[in-house]
Amino acid sequence: MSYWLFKSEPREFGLDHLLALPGRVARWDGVRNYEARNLLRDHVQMGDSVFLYHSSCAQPGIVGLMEVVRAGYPDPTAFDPQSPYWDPRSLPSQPRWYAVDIRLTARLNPVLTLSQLRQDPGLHEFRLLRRGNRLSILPVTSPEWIHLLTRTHLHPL
DNA sequence: GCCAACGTTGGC
DNA sequence: GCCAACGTTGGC
Repeated sequence: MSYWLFKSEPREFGLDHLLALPGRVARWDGVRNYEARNLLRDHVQMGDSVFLYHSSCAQPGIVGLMEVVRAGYPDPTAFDPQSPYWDPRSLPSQPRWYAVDIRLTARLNPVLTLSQLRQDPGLHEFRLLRRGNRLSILPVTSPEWIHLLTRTHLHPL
């Protein structure tokens, strides 16, 4: 069992969108970065736990808890000319990009803000907080995960 | 393979 | 909107 943090921009797709979906299940697609792709394709497994992080918004931070319900498979949006994530270089016979399916299992109230994370001495090595970090699929170590859980107020859905 | 130009991310 | 950081592209 591994731990992850997935970033999203709430104006595009975030907690509110997930809450409105049947079963709160969604495909996590549109990831177009090779390091993140490798994690989705090779390492994110069914049953893994994931923090949902909102970026590029008024209050960046961890807002939800998700579980992986389907491991990596070729990202269908890459094959779809109508999709903003279309990539003609990705062929069904040789897929370039991958997606997973997730389910939102709890929300955080209050949100665990980026500012709080930065002030937490237990998280100095946390990759999310490294300068210039841009990876949208981030591994979280087991000690980091346990530490983060002690800082959250989870509300199961 | 190098590396400059360019595009994107994301906090502020 | 600004801008630092970093990934990607493409000429050579």
